[in-house]
Amino acid sequence: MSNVMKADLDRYAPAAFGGVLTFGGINLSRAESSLLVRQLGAIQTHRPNVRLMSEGDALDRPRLIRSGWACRVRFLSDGRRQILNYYLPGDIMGLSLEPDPVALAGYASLTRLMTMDIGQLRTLVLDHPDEYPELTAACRKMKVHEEYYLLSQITRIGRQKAYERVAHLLLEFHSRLSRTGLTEGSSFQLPLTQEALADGLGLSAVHVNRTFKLLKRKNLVRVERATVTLLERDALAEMCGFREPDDLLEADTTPERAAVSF
Amino acid sequence: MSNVMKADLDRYAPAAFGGVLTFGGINLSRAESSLLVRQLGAIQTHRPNVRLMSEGDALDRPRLIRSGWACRVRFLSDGRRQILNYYLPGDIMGLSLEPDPVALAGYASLTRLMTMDIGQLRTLVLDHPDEYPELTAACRKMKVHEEYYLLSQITRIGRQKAYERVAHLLLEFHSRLSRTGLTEGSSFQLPLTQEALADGLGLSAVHVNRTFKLLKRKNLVRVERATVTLLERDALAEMCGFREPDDLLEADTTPERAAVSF
DNA sequence: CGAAGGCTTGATTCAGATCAATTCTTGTGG
DNA sequence: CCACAAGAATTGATCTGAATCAAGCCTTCG
Repeated sequence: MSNVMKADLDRYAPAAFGGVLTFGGINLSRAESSLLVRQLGAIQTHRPNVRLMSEGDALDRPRLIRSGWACRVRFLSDGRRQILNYYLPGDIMGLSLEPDPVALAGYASLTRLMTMDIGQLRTLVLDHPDEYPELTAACRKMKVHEEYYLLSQITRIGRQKAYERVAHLLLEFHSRLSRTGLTEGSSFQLPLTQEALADGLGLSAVHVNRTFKLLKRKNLVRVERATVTLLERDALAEMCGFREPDDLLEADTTPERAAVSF
Repeated sequence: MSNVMKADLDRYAPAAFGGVLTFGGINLSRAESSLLVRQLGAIQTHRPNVRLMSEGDALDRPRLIRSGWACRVRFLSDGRRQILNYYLPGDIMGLSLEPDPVALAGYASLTRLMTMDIGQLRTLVLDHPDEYPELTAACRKMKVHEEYYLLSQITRIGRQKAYERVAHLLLEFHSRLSRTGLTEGSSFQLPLTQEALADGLGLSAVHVNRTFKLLKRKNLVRVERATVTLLERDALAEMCGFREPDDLLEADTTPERAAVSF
């Protein structure tokens, strides 16, 4: 058991939370990273496909994901499920810097999950943002990224073809995991079932399967077990219009932007 | 000309900004409402289908919509357009309470639009939230509503049928407009083209047309000119699972929630 | 080893897209 | 005030991407 937990750690969150930290894509100073570590609560584990929070719950206890994947989700009355966004290792579920935040959707685990309570951090950043500038910036950056991905999710589902959706989502996963050191070159572990992908992509599980087959046949991706490899990353990104959020956020320098955007 | 502008005002924002204000669904005290009014910049008008801001632009000048409708939007390289969310009279485009916010998508007008610069308000609330509690609460509430509707948008597009999507969006419009006093009973003015609806709903314009026809035939809605009337509002809401955001946000009192949510 | 869940594949259906007119509105200039 | 042009809405015909249904086959894990 403790053995399995160790394996999870190694697999999904190797060194990222060890010494000096990268947090939300921001490198923390020694001072703030040790502060962060001190705020972390005990590790909790959750089984796959478990409800963690419900719509309307108070978001006073954000949780940092050590390992495993989770999501926000809404259900229709007949059981149809829509996954709104995914949470990957290093993400914080239910992060909000408002006074009395409320969950706007359900939170659920998609795999076995290890999380740490990070409510202390929330309080810290909420009450004294100026004293912890890096942590504050990191939290804000995470929120902005979350919204960026929500907008991507809408575009994917609303106007892209199945093969574009899958490619786009895989690129997003790769990009996000690489920030936490969870990629190896263009490969990463994708621990989701095809059904969990389908419910995020607005497709049926069967069609996700066929779409993977298509992408494999075209030598754009390789999938073996849970390992996904993006062959031709640039071609993929071109094909589905994928863009890194940081291309926008760090674009202080470019008044002349690409003609594609609006 | 000035005549047309007056007509617009009467049509889309009659009394809401006149005396003591309701702002973001919050009733302002006399003090804060007059403060708000003093912060408002001059009225600007914009033609329909005009780009107001581009991805990556600094969001330092949020604009309050006096009349007309707008949206956030992303384009794919081949011209496909996805509308991410709509902005209605009384909404603020580009509201962010972060230090250096950036537009995560393009902003565009969908109709003739009248807006007022509200950057002063942003600064006020950003720097001294405690001195203007109502305005601060209102801004926050607007942000939360915006995210709530983004999540609804995902569920609509990802997992609902065309007729559910249309019904759900109409209910959202009605609910939002009623907060600004822009409904008459179950009727409201919908100044969008079917194409603008289609690009928000992830459908083709032709299919939006047919879906309206279906809803009319079933006596669920009536459409004449730009006026939409929701007959059978409860039946519609039931059919598409529409819920008011405030049902969640003000649910402090209900630890036992409906079984539908998650 | 066996059961259950997940993956894969084939056959069929269907919701919604696309293409192509036609008609209706609306705003404009004379 | 009227005529007209441009943009919307509407409708029909056809096509297609993705859903659904139904097996069978792998994995995984107790």
